[in-house]
Amino acid sequence: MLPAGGTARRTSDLAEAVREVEAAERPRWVWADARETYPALLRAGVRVSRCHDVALTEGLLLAYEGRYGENRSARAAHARLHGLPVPDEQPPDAPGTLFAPEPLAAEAVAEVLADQLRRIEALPESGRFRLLVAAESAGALTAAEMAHDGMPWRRDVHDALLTELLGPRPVHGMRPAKLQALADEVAAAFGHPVNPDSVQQLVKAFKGAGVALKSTRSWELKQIDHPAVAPLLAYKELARLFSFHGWVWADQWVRDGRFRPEYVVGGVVSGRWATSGGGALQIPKVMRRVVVADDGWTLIVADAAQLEPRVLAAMAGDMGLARAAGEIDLYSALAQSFGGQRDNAKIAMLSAMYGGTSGDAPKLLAMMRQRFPQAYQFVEDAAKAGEEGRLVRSWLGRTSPPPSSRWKELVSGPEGGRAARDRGRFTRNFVVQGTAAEWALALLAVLRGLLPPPARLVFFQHDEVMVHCPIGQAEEVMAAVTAAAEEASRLLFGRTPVRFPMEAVAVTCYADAK
DNA sequence: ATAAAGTGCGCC
DNA sequence: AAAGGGCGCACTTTAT
Repeated sequence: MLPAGGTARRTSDLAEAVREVEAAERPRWVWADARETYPALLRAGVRVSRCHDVALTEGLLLAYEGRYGENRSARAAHARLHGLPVPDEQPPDAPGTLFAPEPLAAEAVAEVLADQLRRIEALPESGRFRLLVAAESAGALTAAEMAHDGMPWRRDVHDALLTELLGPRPVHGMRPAKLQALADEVAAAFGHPVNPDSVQQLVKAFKGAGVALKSTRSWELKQIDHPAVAPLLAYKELARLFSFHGWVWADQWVRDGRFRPEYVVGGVVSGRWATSGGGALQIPKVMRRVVVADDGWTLIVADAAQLEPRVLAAMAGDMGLARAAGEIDLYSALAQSFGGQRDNAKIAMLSAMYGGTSGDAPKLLAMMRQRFPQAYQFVEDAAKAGEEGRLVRSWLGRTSPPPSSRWKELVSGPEGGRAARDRGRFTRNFVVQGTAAEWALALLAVLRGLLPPPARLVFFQHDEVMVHCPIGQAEEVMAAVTAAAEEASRLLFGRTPVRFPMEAVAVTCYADAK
């Protein structure tokens, strides 16, 4: 670990040394991997403002170079630099210290850093890529801090909610009373025992009752007239709550009134974050009432409205769409271009960004092509690149994986058209989702820097942020959110008519945010 | 017995 | 009505 441009240090009390250097110089710390370095510093009460994460940067560079998925650790990068055998990927928390490798020497990290900076400078859009690297690295800091601080989570409220919906906590291995009652109802409706968790048994039972099903997806069940359907749908909903976010989950993930998920920065190919535990990005909305600010504190909740179509408007330089994206409700502004229907405008935009073809999509896409030719062409080009096996990049340069050898085989076979279209839909969406993720990352980085202590970022979900702060800081934090959104827009797109509205609200409970 | 695949559904 | 992008996770079923 070393400050960029500084000299290497060795110290027995790393945390104390970092604290001193941070206070005196505020350097951009160069870390082989923030996931390995930062949590321990946080536990020691040390925070830093900036870093360059070598591993995340290596991942971005490798992808840009068409080598997505290769080992991106600093150790692997160093080995490649010297033509040495590249080590296997180490799991982030590889158990067993017996064979744990020595940390990479500071000199080696510095070598990799210098190489990365050279590779970045050589890129055609090096300025954008530098921004991407800075934002991704700031994300690594934020993710570690959010895991450390945790989101307020009231176990008593959680328990009350579960008890209300499911019945009291059952003994291990049993279904809660209300869940069991629903399972019994399903069985009674069929006249024989059926495991409602078994697709196979359900399809068979419905077949016996004269109902042919292709699947047991709830939308398909809803179209069926059979007494088992209602209790089954209720069962599915509650069973998910019980197993995903029930008491066992809380035992594992909630401590000291805080939910501490493990975020994986850049864990999604598009640059979105993933989680490696705790399911923080899939918390059911009904659970939001469990997230309550501490006494005397408040939650500032903000999400970017219609982020993806705005990003498309800005990227494509489509002035017509950009004008609509200058309004708070983009879809309403677009409605008149789509026969006066807001819903039609929304379907048109989503179909363009996702590659939708069903229902009214073809008709609405034709209208979009006519009204917003540049935006239309932008996503069409991305889709075409994907179908032809080429790489696509987000605005700042995050790059899609190259086609697999399996895909290349498929494409030249009888089902080739299908495989090509599938990849086209992926790359079409990649450029939009990836750039939206970059905007959100930039917002997060700026906001993190603007927050007055002791305000803390406690949640981030694609285009939504939550800050936990003393009530007295609410106004300042809400202003910081607005400022951060403006700065993120300026950093990515410079001067653009496109607005990126990010309205923050102060609430005691997350459930009251919308 | 354990691992991998398939299914379904929560979030954006 | 229900299909178009990205995930993670629990459950069952199938493969090893």
